[in-house]
Amino acid sequence: MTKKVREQFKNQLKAKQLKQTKPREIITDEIMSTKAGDHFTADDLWDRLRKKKKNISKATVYRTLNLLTQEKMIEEHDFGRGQSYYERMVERPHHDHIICVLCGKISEFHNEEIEKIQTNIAKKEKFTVYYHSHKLFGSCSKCSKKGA
Amino acid sequence: MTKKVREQFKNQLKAKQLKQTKPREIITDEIMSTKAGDHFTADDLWDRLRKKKKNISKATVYRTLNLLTQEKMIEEHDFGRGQSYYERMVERPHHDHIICVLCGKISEFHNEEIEKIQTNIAKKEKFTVYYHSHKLFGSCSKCSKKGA
DNA sequence: CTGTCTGCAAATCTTTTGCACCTAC
DNA sequence: GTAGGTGCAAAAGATTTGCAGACAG
Repeated sequence: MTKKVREQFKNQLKAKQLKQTKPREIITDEIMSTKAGDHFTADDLWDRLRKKKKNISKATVYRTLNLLTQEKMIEEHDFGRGQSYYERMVERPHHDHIICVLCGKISEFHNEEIEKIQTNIAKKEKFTVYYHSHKLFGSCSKCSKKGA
Repeated sequence: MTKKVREQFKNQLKAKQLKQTKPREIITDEIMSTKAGDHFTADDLWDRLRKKKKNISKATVYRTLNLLTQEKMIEEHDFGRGQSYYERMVERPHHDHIICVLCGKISEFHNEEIEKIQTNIAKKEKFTVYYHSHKLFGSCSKCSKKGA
């Protein structure tokens, strides 16, 4: 996969006259090798790279994350924890999130019916949806048991 | 309304052995007098109070907003603008938001069908939903016209 | 009285930015 | 060669916190 992704990214950069650099390549590779559904912060990523002796400044990590978000290769999520979480979107279908506020566990859901209704709501208002965010916050089954 | 709300708040404080103070009363009154659907930041509120010669420190404004959020008298929203927006929830039914990322206009929607599906999704996972957030980001009809 | 609040200023924390140097194209 | 990228350290901006004095119950 990585090879294909790298090619894709390279083309996207070229199309916008942006440069393909070592840091960008390293960061992209690292992110694309995360497993599906992995949510990480800028700091997580920076730390992972540091541990692999890839010393890239935090500023560049942030700049590249913003770039990748624009390119829609990753998505930025706010799980209400005061910092952004990112998730690889290449080869991943869109989905929404269920967040346990007790243990932090995140699961996903996707429902065509909801999406359809959503589209109709927007249409009625002549509103063009660029993206949406749908999150359920609460307690997962494990934590509910513990608390009971 | 304000009188009833003040009474309610007073009781909620009493139940938790918290004190009913001047600043809390002033802030609560100010918020409860906002019109339905008004979204304001901590800074907005602080500024409004300052203009009315009610000098309350920003720290207290933040502390009281957190308190009121806990008491479910207001709701905190993240519209992706780097700061929290608050909204009076007393005498307001639950609703979700549509946010124009161009002009900042916020409208509301509520759909029973979506809520029902949501509940079923959570039930299937044995997840207890405390609260949810459902937002559509995009361009409102006015802005879409301008851009076209 | 005494446990809470408040105001103030300082601290915190994440993210962004200015700038000098570097490098891809 | 030059526009764009990087690293560093500083700045920014929202929110929280420590502490001393004030106050509600």
